Amino acid sequence: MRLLLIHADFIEYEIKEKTAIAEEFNKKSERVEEVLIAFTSVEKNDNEEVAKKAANEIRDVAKKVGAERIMIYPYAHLSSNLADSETAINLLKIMEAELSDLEVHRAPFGWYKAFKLSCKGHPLSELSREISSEAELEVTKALKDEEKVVSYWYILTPQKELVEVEKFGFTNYENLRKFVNYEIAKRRAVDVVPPHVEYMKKLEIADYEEASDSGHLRYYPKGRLIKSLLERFVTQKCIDYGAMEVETPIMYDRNHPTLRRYLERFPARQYVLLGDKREFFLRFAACFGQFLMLNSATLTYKNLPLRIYELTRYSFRKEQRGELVGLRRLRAFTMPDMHTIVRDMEEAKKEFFEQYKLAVEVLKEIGLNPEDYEIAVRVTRDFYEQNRDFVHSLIDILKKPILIEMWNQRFFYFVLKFEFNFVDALEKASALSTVQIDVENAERYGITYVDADGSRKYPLILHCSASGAIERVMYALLEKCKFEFDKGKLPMLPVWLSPTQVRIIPVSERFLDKAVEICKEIENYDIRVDIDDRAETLSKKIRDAATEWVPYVVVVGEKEVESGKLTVTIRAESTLNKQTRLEMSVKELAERIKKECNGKPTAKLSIPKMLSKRPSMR
RNA sequence: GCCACGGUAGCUCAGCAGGGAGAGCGCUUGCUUGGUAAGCAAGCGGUCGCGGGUUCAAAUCCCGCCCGUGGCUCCA
Repeated sequence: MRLLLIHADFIEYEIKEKTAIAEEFNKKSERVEEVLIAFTSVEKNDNEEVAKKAANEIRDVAKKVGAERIMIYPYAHLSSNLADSETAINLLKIMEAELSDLEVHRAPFGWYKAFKLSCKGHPLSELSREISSEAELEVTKALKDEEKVVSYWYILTPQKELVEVEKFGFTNYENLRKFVNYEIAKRRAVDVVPPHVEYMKKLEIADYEEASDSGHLRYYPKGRLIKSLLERFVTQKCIDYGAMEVETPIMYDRNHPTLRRYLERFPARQYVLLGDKREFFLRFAACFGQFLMLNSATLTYKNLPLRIYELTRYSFRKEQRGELVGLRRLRAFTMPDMHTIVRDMEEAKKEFFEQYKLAVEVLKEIGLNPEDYEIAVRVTRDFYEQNRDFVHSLIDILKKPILIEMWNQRFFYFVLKFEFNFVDALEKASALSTVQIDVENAERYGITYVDADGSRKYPLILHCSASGAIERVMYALLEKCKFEFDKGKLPMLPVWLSPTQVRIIPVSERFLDKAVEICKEIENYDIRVDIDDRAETLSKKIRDAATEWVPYVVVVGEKEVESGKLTVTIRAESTLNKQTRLEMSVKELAERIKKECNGKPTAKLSIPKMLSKRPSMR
């Protein structure tokens, strides 16, 4: 809020014309003598607290200059960041009420007014003030601190040399060059719709939902199926790694003493909602719930390392509008989030290394190989210098160059983190898997363990998302399909994620019974099969199976009935010009698919098996 | 949040120097019962994103808002 205060012999105004946002007012004009006039602009983010502070400020000045009357005069021209009219009127009224111990007048809001005033001209007769809330001041400070953080960029080469990024030759590392360019130069120049957005709609995976807020999608049956499989897979991998799965609330008290400081540091990215008496924010990660849970737990050194895991459906971040896109960046997303409590830095490093390997494995099994992403390590200079060999040893896991971002001071809660970044067709980078070593939150949340000598100590905490957000994994898989397509391959999802794994197409209605019979046989292997029983031509049905990216297409007719074998079109081995077809038995086909999906979760098809019964969802 | 561009049938889009709301696909019905990427015909289908304004007349021009995409910014 901005105030311009003028101590005047008198002010006199006359109402001229109404604007669209005018408040009701019946006086035509007003004149007040011996008055302190407060020209006021109510700005965005102003609240009751600000209005009260402003009132106090006005009272103080009035006392100093010896004015007994106040005129609050709405004046939009002091700011270019105005609040909406409703808020403005409301806060002006609050100011008026707060000053009711004095004689207070208020000029109407939203009218064109002519005014005359006579300024007294003494040294205190003209003052200006800027009022903001406590939280806002802290926020501003946090943002300024963040600006001060300077990044130093290096490449850690496969030979474990740390090279300044400008001196690294990116020959043979084209994708890394794109990633580094995105990270540092932040320059991209493309004007294409992201390929995955088109795919997500076409394949009936997900779509925008206009009735919700931006960044909240609807997931169609096929999308939910894919998402569910990924969720279950990552969850199982984390449990196998040794994590205990938990569930925590999605909203928390904004004024909870522990949470508050954190929010002030990373402001205005949360959804805020009103409970009966308290204000809540929607979680933007699982950290809150898990840390509060660990705060109550009794931990000893014998329990460590201790891992807890939650799949958050959802985490919420109110990202800026212009940043939202398809499945890449959302305001509601599903995050596998594992936290590991460790005794000391040695144990932290050991876990960090193991979880790095876990992330590589999880992505690989999902269908994203090391050549599909680029590695970034972000570290404080102190940590790097004290743990140089350890940081360099990360090269041994994937043997490809790593982008290193180094800070001279620690601003974030971690001293070391890595991310695997996917670079898409538009050369934009997005983080998938990440692990961080947190040196700050154990203390903040009061998480302690009893050590062997009986003393209470603060542990270190690792944050790990083994795959990154599930939606973002789907984005990366779809973008990868676009790359494959550009290379002349037919795009497809990994077989374990394909909603339909096998499609059976009877040559004519006469073979429908046979198709149903084969369908049941294959289903016994826990494979998702459907039947195109529509009254369409064979060619049409083949084409539709292809546009749905069905990995195995089986045509059933006279020939198959006689031979007892299936003719299977294999998408992974076909191109647009030449299809690969193999003769195989039901058992051979089923075993081939089971082998491809080994170790992955399975699910039944949730949409009608008969295509004639299946609705189009968009 | 800022700047640019876009929003017309279920989908993809044409129409937009103001005056009849269209095509292809899909869907329904009928014919066709087929051997590896779109068989034929007819029919159904629209608050032209939402609200306001200009005009005798607005999908078309103007203003505001919502949604999407790109860029900026951001990314705990």
